[in-house]
Amino acid sequence: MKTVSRVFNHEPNVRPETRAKVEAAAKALNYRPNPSARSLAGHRSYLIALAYDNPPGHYIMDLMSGVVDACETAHYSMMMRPVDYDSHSHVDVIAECVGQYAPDGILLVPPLTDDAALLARLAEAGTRLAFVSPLDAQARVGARMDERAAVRELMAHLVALGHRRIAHVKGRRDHGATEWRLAGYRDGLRAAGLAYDKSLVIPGEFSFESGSAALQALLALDAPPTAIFAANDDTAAGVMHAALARGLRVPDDLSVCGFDDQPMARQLWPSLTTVRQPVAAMGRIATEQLLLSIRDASAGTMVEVPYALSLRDSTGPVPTRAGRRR
Amino acid sequence: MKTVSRVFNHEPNVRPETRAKVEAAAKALNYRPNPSARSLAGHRSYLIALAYDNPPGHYIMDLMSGVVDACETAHYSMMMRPVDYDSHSHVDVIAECVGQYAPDGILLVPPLTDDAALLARLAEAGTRLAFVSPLDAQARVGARMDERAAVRELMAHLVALGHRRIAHVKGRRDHGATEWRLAGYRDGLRAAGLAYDKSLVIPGEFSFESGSAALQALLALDAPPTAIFAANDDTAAGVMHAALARGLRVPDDLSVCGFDDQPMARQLWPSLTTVRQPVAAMGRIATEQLLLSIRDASAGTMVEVPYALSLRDSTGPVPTRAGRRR
DNA sequence: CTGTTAGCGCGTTCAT
DNA sequence: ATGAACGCGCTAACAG
Repeated sequence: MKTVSRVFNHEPNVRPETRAKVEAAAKALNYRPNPSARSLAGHRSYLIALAYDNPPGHYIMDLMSGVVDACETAHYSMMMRPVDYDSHSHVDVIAECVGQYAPDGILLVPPLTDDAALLARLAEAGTRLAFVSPLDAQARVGARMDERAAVRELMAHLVALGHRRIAHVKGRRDHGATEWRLAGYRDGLRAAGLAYDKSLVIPGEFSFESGSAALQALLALDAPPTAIFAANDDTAAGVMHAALARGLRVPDDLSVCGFDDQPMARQLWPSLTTVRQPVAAMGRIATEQLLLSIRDASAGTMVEVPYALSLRDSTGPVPTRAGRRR
Repeated sequence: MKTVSRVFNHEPNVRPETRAKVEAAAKALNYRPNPSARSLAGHRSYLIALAYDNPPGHYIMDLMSGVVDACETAHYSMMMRPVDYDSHSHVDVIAECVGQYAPDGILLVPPLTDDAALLARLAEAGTRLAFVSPLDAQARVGARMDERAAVRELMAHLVALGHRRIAHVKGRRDHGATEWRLAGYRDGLRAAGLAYDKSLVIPGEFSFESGSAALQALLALDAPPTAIFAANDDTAAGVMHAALARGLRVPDDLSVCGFDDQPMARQLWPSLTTVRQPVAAMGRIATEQLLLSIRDASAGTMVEVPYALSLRDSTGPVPTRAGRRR
């Protein structure tokens, strides 16, 4: 009997005893459905692609482990599709991937989530999409976090420590994260009754190097900041490294904080105050929603995950003039 | 005509003009072979699995990017198979993966490379294997590096700086890396005419935490070391963090070095002296060799890749007694 | 609720 | 050197 197909696909309309009989036989024969045959006959690939831009470092590792988790329980497999966003080849690369492997869904990570050309190309291919932290509020399937509110809280922490001159090193252009974190920074200033001083806002790249460079620029100011909120942990690491190299003490002379809470944040010295983003959970959740929307195009939602502040040793009370060294 | 098959498989015995005709037609029709159908009819999956134990952090990211590279040019796809080595479920998990997806090959990463039970199970399944940094010198296909020689050189660097009491924080049990790095450490001592003092050799786990713990133990010694070689960068980060937290200056009071040259190594303060291991290249090369051995069981070799020392700021001259603080 | 029938798109014979 | 027929293991659509 080929009712086995129904059993393995968890379809309804199978008498429990029949189902049990099939399952027993399957176990006895050590039967395992052949993925290729399933795909071929079912016009589905049981494959989802994780498309991302190279740089992000540990972020992708964490995200991936969540995606793998979700795929596994759904008997899907995952393929990695790294692309170079800056080379502008990424649209073709991803389209090629779709053409060749026909994944049932694609999980997009910033900044790919908001690339109009890419989205247009993918829309015409008809592949289901899910988004991690998309800038576009329209994105219907995926996972996000209220980064703006998180930064607002982080800023309140700095203000409570007495800081009044707080700088911000921004993230890369075209990332939603860059906008939200900047917005949270401005919210934080406003809530504390502080003016927005654009000389305290330095462009950045989400990179260690841009953090170091930003610190040099900030120290050259007539009135340097006493605290710096860097747009992510890598940038914060660059800021701290440069500060320590110039003989400043953190947090005695300068407070520094980041965003992401990568493992590195605990390991820096001093350990970094940052915002914990549950990246693995976001990968898992976004994938689950993607799988739902694959089964039923109208299913799947954008799930908001909670953040948490990780207050560590890189932030402290504002230095008094007397206590300042060098 | 179904000679197209021959063309797409790069088989011989096709007249050049026929081949050209087929290729032209394929391009015109935007024809792309269907991977599922290929797999089903050809009894191959065109899939290779990357099996690894969770902890390794950035290492797997780098390795993966090399593996993806190699797979892509060979029109293979890669699947990630993370396992929990300590839970002892890993053999079943990997066997399950083989049963379900029948990958044409599996790339093993330490410590899976040397797990006898796993290798036995995989051997009976008949899947082709490739190894990254296997302990077993018999492993015939994959990529490795002369870690022992690398550490020997690193030790020579410390000795040249005047260090005589050099400690070592070991890696996890069952890792080839742990043995080689220890052997290199002993080689280095021997070359400098220094005695092996087992109180200076502390167990570790390749983790930040084990590095911190090791530092505490070493400082409790009557004659603490002036330099510490940690078995990897994570461990070294833990050592440095704990040292700085205790008020020691690196490298003025204590020199520290690691192994791997992960991106983090540049970003620590002070930046970390370490051994550069070309992980991405190893992933690519091991995959290439695996693919060769899939086509022809007798093909594929173990390729040795070169190392390089990254001498940075965490190592310096041995402190004079007078210069020592606290 | 369950069995039957026909392909899915390609590799693999075997003729030609 | 090339074409025709068959079948890989499964799902889909229907018939019972």
